[in-house]
Amino acid sequence: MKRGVGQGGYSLREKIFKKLRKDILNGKYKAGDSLVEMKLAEEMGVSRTPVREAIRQLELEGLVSSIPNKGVFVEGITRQDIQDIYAIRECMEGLAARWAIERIDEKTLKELENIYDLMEFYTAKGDLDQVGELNSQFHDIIFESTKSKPLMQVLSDFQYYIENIRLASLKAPGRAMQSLIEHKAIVQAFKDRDIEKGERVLVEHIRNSRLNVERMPRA
Amino acid sequence: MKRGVGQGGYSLREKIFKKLRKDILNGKYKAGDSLVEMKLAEEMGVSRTPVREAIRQLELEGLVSSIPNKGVFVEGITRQDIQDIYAIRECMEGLAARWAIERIDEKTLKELENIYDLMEFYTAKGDLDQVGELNSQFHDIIFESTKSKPLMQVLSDFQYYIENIRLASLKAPGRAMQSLIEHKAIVQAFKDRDIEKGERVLVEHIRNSRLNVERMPRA
DNA sequence: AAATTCTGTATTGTATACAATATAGTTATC
DNA sequence: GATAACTATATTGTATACAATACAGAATTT
Repeated sequence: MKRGVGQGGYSLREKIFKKLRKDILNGKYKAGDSLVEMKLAEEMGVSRTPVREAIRQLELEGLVSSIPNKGVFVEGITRQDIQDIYAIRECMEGLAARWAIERIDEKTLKELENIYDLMEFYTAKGDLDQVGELNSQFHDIIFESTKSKPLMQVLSDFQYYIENIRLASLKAPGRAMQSLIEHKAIVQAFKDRDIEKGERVLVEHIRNSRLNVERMPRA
Repeated sequence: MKRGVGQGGYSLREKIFKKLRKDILNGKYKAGDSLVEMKLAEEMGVSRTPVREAIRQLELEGLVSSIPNKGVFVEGITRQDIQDIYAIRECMEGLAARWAIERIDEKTLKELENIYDLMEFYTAKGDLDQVGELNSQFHDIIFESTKSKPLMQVLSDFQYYIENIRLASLKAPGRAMQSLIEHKAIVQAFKDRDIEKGERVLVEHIRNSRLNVERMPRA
């Protein structure tokens, strides 16, 4: 079977959704740009149907807005949005820490430690892209450990929104090492099942990340 | 033009989305039920296309999950989800209060006061459904006043998820009056532009709402 | 009887065809 | 020349047609 969007993953719709979302978040499509179904479909070598469905999902996420019979326009996310997201995370990750420490099982805890070890390794090696990827996994594991669908959904989405800027900010001088230390403290609190400490260090980690991002030069 | 889902609103897809979401939240479709596109389309007198698009959106919201080539199954929201949502709101509405008080304009403030007055009126009258509707509007205005897209999106969705139970809990003896008093304190803090007090009373209001819901008999 | 293959059916996934709407440009009218 | 009505085009909205897949149950083989 030949496909125009690339193999792997599953339905066309899903692949298209992810591709468009990525392209909006990394700036290929800028705020105000119009997305024409037919044009996108041709570019990707598919029909309008899966493109439409992907767009409907982007619409729900607020990444595009659609004016009936007129067109779909990119909303994107602004620098202000990113700051807001950090502020929201700062208050929600405290909850996440609490719930995760209460509910995480030994196997997942080991996984978390393992990811931390890899972060250590790749930080020493200087492969920050890899560290960024591990960073996402690290926090995703915490989200999932909360066993809370509402919390997971919000935080996972937000984490994806800010992935690019987060990756860039990891490259600020000294930040990678500082971030590593913070993750170490988080892992330790989880191993000790110390809820109060876990809340504190995780929130502090988010705050430091936010401050680091705010110090960054505007893209 | 004749339409099968009822006039008003806009596109079929949007109406179908709202209808399905409502039916999931009020329990017409229970967790585990399968949603068959063709069946829904026939019931509503439309084609599969808009139904599919609505389902894709529900999927993104996590209200249904879809297994490729097999079917779409209702996830619904559990009692645990609702408790989690209250916990999340409890920490996020502090932020909301802060940002809203900083950014709300006089006109919107007046609107908020106006809604409060109406709540007072309908509470006295005993029309709790009306009070519930005003309650939603009251909090939506606060969300919008934050001018924060990420915060608005999360809190508006969550507010809708718990609307039914919130309405039911308003009917607990004494709760309506207590809720009214809490809203009065919120309005006052907004008028005084007293951020600290606003945070405190709004968070307290959410906590009381949560406690009230937790005391409710299980549906 | 157990295991395997086949086949039919239900359902979704994708493509295409047709309808409705918005907009811009053009022509007609004053 | 300004304004209004018309027309053409671009785009989305909806419906239908066709393809792929999953699954259950029958037929077949061992």
